Amino acid sequence: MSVQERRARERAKLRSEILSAARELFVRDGYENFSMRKLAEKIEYSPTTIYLYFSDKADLLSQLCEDSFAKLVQQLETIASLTTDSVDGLRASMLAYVEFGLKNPSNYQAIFMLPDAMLAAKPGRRLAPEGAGMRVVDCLGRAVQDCMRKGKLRKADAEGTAQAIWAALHGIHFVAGGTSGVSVGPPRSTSGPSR
Amino acid sequence: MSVQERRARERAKLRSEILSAARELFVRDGYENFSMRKLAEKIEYSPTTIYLYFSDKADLLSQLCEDSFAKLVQQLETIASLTTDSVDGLRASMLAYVEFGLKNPSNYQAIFMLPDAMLAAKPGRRLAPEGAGMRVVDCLGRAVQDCMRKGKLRKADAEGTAQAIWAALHGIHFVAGGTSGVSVGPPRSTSGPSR
DNA sequence: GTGCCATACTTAACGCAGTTAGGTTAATGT
DNA sequence: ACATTAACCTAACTGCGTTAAGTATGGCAC
Repeated sequence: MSVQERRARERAKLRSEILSAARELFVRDGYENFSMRKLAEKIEYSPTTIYLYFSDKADLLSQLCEDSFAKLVQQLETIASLTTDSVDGLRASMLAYVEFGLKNPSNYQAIFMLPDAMLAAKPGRRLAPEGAGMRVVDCLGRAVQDCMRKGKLRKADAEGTAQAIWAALHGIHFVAGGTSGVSVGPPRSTSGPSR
Repeated sequence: MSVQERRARERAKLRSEILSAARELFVRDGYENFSMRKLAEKIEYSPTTIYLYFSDKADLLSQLCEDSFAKLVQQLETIASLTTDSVDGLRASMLAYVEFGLKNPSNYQAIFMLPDAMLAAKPGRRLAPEGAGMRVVDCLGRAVQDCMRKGKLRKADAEGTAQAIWAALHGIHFVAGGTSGVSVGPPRSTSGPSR
């Protein structure tokens, strides 16, 4: 029995080495300069070895992004647990979201900006919306619900509101990431809380 | 002189044939299934011929998207010229923007969602923000200014507001294009105009 | 210890991609 | 009639994702 366990451990280890090398390459060079062959060279294995651990390129990248997003979810949940004021919590979550996108552009792009078919080449994959991406919206939804419960936000469909916020955040990320003048930062105090 | 003109005309004609064939392929099959060779086969020329008209794949796609966006700009300007009420005009523009994105997903993706490096592989290309994309924001900005002039919108930085709206629209497009429940349509009358 | 078998990994290859170099043809200007 | 030039093509290079088939290795039954 022990030998199987060791083998499984080694297998898992190499798998995660591949993933982390892939992340490094992907983040450094971006999607369009990432290739299985370069990854293979980096990990000093033959290209085909990767296919013993991932069914194809899309699968590998999906795993990568899922992992990345799990981190964001974790951050959001930490924020939620640390914050006392619900509005502050929502604000911090929103900020964390945009900052995450800006600090992990490759991963953000991979999850949210690449055409579906690129990541989910095979039918039924489609990780972004149903996987960790949705968990992010859930986090926002909880923050929104919190605000509504405390009367800080007009009561309405929380999930819809969360999606609207997410939409805005996604847009903000795009604009802020570009060359525009929109800046991302703590709320300026020139105007009181709206709505 | 006339012979040069004829040549130039023919040249321009083939160029636009290439572009329209490319658009067809690109819209039908999406970015990741588009290839210069397939395009060549469709137009019944050798692959290398395309390179006599476009410096590379990124160049070709840039032209394609620039054209597409010119159409959107045109639509937006028509709307602006037809509308009497400035708020209606802004609303119609916003709706037109999102609808354009939904009805031309491949082009929209190409311009706004693909990583920069894919379209602007060579330095100094970067069509999306500085080209037609920016003209779209200008359109929105004019609509916003109109609303502000008429007192329908709190007076503030018009361009900044336009960018914020654009950001939200971009996000809405993304969410609405996915599997979420957010719907795009004329404003529901359950709540009065906000702000 | 010997033979067996699964597992891990590799080499070689296929088909397709973007792109370039060099050659061919045909129309034009002289 | 001849030289030039533009338009276009064939052939090839490099790199890609992926598959098929092979080789070594290390644990196991006898």
